[in-house]
Amino acid sequence: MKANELPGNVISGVKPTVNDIARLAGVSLATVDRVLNARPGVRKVTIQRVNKAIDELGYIRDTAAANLARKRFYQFVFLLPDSNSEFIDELETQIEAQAVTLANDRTHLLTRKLPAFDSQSIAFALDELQPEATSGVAVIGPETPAVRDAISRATERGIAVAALLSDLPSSPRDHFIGIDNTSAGQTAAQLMGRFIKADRGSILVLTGSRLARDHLERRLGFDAVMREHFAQLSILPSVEIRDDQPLSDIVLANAFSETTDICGIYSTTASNAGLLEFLKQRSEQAKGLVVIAHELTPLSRQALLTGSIDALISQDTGHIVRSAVRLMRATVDAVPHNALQERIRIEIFLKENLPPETPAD
Amino acid sequence: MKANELPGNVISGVKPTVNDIARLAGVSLATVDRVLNARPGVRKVTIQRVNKAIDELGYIRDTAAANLARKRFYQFVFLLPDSNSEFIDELETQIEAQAVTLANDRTHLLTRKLPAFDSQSIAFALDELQPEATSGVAVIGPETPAVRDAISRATERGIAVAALLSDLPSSPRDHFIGIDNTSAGQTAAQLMGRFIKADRGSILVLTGSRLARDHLERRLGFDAVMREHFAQLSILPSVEIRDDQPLSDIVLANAFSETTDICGIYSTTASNAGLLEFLKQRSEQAKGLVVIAHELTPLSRQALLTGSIDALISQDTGHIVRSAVRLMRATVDAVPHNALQERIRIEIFLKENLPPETPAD
DNA sequence: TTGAAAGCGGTACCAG
DNA sequence: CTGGTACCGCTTTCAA
Repeated sequence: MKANELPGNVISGVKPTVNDIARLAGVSLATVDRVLNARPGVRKVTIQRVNKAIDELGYIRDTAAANLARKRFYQFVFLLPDSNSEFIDELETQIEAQAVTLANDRTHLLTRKLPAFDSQSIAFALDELQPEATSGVAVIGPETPAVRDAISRATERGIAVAALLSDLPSSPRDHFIGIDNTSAGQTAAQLMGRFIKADRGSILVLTGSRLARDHLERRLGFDAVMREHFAQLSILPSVEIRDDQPLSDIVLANAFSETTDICGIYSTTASNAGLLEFLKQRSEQAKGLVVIAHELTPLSRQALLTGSIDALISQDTGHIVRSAVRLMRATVDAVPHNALQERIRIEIFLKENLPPETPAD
Repeated sequence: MKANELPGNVISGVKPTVNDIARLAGVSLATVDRVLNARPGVRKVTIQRVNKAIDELGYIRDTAAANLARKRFYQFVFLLPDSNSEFIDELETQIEAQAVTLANDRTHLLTRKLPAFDSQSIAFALDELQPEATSGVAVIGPETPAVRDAISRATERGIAVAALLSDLPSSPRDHFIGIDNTSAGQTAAQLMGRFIKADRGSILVLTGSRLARDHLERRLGFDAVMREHFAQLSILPSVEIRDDQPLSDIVLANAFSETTDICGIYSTTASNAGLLEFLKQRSEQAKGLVVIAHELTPLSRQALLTGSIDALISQDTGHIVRSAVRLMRATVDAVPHNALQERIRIEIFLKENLPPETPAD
């Protein structure tokens, strides 16, 4: 086939292949393969000869062809908390959306819901995973010893592990996908401090659960920056509102009657239904209040648009899923992977830079 | 090979293949292929029979195998303006970084620098592209008729086109990769208005070139929000500082002597060297000034850290490159591609949520 | 209008 | 320790 007979966008390659290596090194394909994959049973001299040919030719391995020959496909499981959280829903939607695209890329995504905050079930689910059926697992969960150990065992069985959102500090750092929650809290504080025009006042901080490490870190970051730069504002102790609306109403009402000069609310949790309901019903109190919350969800998007929320700190769920997949794939393929470049960004959303609502949102 | 003999993370697939289709439909591989790729020369009945088999089996095509058999590889060219802009540098760095990763994915990235704002050279470069050598092109540039026509011609020749950063409105909307600059300007305004504590004052707006559509759109968005929400602040006419430092000094000095109550600066351009130099030298004037600029670069990162800049509006160069590649690949493969999901986000950076400096940054 | 068969770039068995 | 060879899933001649 001559060049000018090629259809539009097809380009005939000239990249060196394993055959070229074999020919140049004067060995067989099988031997080249052994060297390429660091398999045993090749003499040092031969290895060197092959390697010489490899870099003389500037050989670059074709991952797709390799995977084809191996009949390898990637089966990735996402272990998600079974809380009725909008944010987790988003994540799940993203996983499903990307699953269809990745299907013709030999990559299968599966989600499994587990009782929230229950490290026993997480550990159990991890232990259940068969390396023959699962090449990688992405897990969200508390960093208890049980979970940590189960992760080690999974890794040992040859399953790639990605820790989502809540850092699991004892696991290798480069398995973490998510934002730095301390910085997220600092960011919230900076916005809070600058948005509040009043000379003094109190800030209410809401948390979902005192157990959640991410909430805690946000709070710490928030406090640090507020203390340093906005000392004229006083920060009230955290108020716990679990994903439980009636309760939040009472708790919030209490807070507002105890403290009369509340001028800002920072909600460290991703479940804002309770807060938003409260704000809607007490619109006079909400007036002039600076509200900063976490995660972009249908609810929080709406609140940002109507002005109930002034700013949102968020992390891109699509990006998280893509990163997790890239990370797990790289781990399975045993190719180097720049974890730094995967770092999820801490996004700030105002009404003005809200991304358009996508079907997947 | 029994299941329990499989090495760690290898999973033997069970997905239906073309062979299964052929068998079930009672035709040959070649015919299946013809139907799958909508090639001519197959009877209607046969087509139906094959299609029936296809969805009975729930067949999903293996793109990698297809590309392998086709010897197809993707050659993508990035046409970049040859301005000495830090932002373009970032973009180029990202392209290079991703080029190495994509190399074993049958995807080659190439950059070419063209005189900035010169639509003739862009058009010429586009016309030069051979479909046999180039499967896709990503172009940054002004949206002149010349460029627009060259893009049409390239598309017709079967080259996938992605329009980066500056929307080329006449080209199909779904070829655009970049942020909505009007919204970016609105975002800047919202931050500006909320960050400024003063009751009144003037805002200086800097632009790189009045020709740049993105700068213009930012300005428009900025004005709209300022007028609507922060009418107590007055916006001065745009001041043009081309990527030319000595000039900016004079221009800025002029502005400050003409208007004494400047309390904020919004720089719509990505070249901030001039502004930053000015601010450094006039630190007394810079005091209390709210400065908002565009794009995260080494220079602007530093300025944000030291406090010369208060907030940065930015777009993720890594994401832009990845999106462009995904878009071009999907176009070449003629698979549907959700452009909405590729929309680049308008990022806001404060000192607190600055992403860690990566090697590629 | 259809089918057989030879690859694409690798991998992995089995024999030597 | 090394080589021959049959695939992997799909595409593409070439012949019928």
